[in-house]
Amino acid sequence: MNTFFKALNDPTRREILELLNDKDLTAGEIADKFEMSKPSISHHLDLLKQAKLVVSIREGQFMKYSINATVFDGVVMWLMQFKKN
Amino acid sequence: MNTFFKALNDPTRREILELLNDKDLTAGEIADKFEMSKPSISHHLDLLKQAKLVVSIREGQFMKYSINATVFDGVVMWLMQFKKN
DNA sequence: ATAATATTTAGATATTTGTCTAAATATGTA
DNA sequence: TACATATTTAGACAAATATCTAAATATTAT
Repeated sequence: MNTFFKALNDPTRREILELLNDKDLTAGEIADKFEMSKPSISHHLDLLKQAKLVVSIREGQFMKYSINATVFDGVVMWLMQFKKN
Repeated sequence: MNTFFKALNDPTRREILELLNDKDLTAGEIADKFEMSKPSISHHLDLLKQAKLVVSIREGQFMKYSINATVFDGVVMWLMQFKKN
């Protein structure tokens, strides 16, 4: 739960998730969407990976990132407990 | 979305939410559940209030805190977009 | 083997965050 | 009014975080 909310607690990382929800992207393609250095984006991707919100596989020189949808279940559950009815 | 994830990104604050989900509590009653100074708890309660996750009303000398369940809807929605099917 | 491209790692730095103690404010009671 | 209790505000400080540049690593192509 900790790594999850930590990962989500940043607008850049949430935006990365939204991009990846549309389609898989390489680290470089992701970086191109932001006005931020590649190392910074790499760091954000690392935090998302630690939270298991994304996974990456190497494709030649590129690293392809994709969403790991299954992880959201647990958190949605946790949040639902607070909903009325 | 920002204040929400910021508020959730702390184990103490998440635990406060779980306590309040059970029943309304005063600031002092909440503080008693933690090994932490009252001012620190007060600060956590403030962040939860900023995120509108809780509301508080004065009852005499006491401040009674309760969960604001409606706010969870938006975030659950946001998270659901990432779920397959 | 060398060079080019893609990405990550390392180290530095400013900002934000969580915690504390001391002081201030608000309410209730003798 | 004066005192006791409940809570918040203010200010300080250490730890965590987001960002950068420079350097290292991995892969591909000449």
